[in-house]
Amino acid sequence: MREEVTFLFPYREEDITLVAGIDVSYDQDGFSIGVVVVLAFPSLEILEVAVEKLRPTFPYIPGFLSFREGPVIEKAFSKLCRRPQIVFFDGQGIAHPRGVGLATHMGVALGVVSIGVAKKPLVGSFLPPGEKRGDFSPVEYKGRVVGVVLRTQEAVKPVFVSPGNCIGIVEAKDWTLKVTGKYRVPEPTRLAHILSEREKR
DNA sequence: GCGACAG
DNA sequence: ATCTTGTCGC
Repeated sequence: MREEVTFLFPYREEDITLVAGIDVSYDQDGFSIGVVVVLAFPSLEILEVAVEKLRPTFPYIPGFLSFREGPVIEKAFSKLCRRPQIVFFDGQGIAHPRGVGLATHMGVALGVVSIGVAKKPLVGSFLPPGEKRGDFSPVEYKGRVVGVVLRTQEAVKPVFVSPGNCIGIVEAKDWTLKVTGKYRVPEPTRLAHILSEREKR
C-alpha cells in the first residue's frame, strides 16, 4: 500500500493543530532509541508518543547524521496514528554542506513539513544575535543565507534554526518561537529528548 | 597538509 | 550522543 502525501504549507497559524518533535538517544548497550512526540497546537499538550529501538548500522559522521538516525526515526514515525503538520528535528535543515541535513532529509523521506533546530552550528558564519527572546541573525554559507541563529530565551545561548522541508527561513524561525516555552529548546524536541532518555530505563 | 565538525 | 560530581540559582 502507498500512503497519499499531501503538503500543507504552514503559512496560516489557524490551520495548524498538530506539531511533532523527534529525537534519538543511545543506551549503554549501543542501541539507538527514536522517539516521536505529537503535540496539540497551540496548547502543546502531548497527544501521542511513538518509540522504536534499533541497533545503529552507520557511524556518526558530521554531515551524514541522517544515515545513522534515519532508520529508527522512520520506524518510530510509521507507528503514529496521527499525522503532524510540522515536525521539529534535533539537527540541521538546509544549513548543511550539501543542503540536506537531518531535518531536510527526513522531511522529504517522511513527506512532512519540517524544521531543523540544532544546539550547535555545522556550517556557515554568523554574528551573535541580540540578547532578547526572538532576536536573531542570519547564518550565511557559500554566499547564501541558509538559516538563523535564534535567541529563544533572554541571555541564554541561542539555537540554530534552518528550513527542513517545504518551509522558508522566516517561517521556520517564527514557528520555532511559537512552540518554545520557558526553555532554550522548543517543546517538541525538548519533550522528545526527555522521553527518549526515559526509555533507556 | 591543517583545522572544523549537527547528534 | 555518552562518559561523570558537585554546585550555583530560580
